[in-house]
Amino acid sequence: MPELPEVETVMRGLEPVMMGQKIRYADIRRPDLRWPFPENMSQRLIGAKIVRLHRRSKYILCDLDSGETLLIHLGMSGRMTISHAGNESEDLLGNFQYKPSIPAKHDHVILDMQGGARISFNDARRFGAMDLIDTKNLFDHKLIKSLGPEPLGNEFNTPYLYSKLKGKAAPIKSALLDQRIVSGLGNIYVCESLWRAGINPKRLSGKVSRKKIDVLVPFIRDVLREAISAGGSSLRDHRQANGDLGYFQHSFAVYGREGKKCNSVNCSELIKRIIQSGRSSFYCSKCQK
DNA sequence: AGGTCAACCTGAGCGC
DNA sequence: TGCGCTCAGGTTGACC
Repeated sequence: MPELPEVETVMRGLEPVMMGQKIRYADIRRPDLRWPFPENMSQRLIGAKIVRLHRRSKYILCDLDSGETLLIHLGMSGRMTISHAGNESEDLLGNFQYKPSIPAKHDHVILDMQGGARISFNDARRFGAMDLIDTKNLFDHKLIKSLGPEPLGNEFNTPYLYSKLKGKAAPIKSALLDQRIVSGLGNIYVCESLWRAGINPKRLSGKVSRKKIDVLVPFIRDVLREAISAGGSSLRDHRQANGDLGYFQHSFAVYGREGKKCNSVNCSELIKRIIQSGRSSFYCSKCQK
């Protein structure tokens, strides 16, 4: 599920239980996710205090007072769950005793915070990743350094996108999924943005007019901002319910709506689904040219 | 160089 | 109830 808005929502949910707090215990329950975890990850985490939480593209970054940054990627199925540890004890001298409870299936990393929150990284498909890197070299990290601009930032604008798409043979759909061009968009929000802008996903990048790009850029921002605020509200609901961060309801105009009627006011066309570079694209053939 | 595609995994949903 | 098939919000590395 996680594209930029979901990652942003998860990060905001982690903030109140992690910021300024020490990690009391880190339970690394398997050797790897997509890649092996870094050497001695749990020792390097235990005792460290979170001094900053931020996001770059779909990566959550936790800066620690040890000078290292914990990088988290949720992959396709990664989620974070917050619960109260509730099963540790502390003696009168302040010695912390960790008594593990039964973790949920696919809970791979569990962090117990000083304030009592237990943060579980759960990822059935294990496409997610974690790494620990020098904070000062963070932006040289191989997963970070070739990322394009943030779609909500100032660097992402019509002249920029136009110059990147100019002369490109790949369809616009694939170009917008390319994290080197713009970072943080995924399949859902690309489909939604293209529908709003009236651009057919099959249209070749180099053949999208500057005028259309001028329309597209603000729609990309709108779609992301709306999703972030929707996430914010459902985050509050979820936190009350079960602490699960990451999965919430959105209403989409085209994504997942194959065969249903186009949402556009005067359109009765049915939404189509095609496969582009191995992924589903949903669009209206009448509204998107 | 640029573009496409299989591969990495598990689980949900659907038709039979 | 179960089997087999398709699909899933991401990314990389191998291949044309």
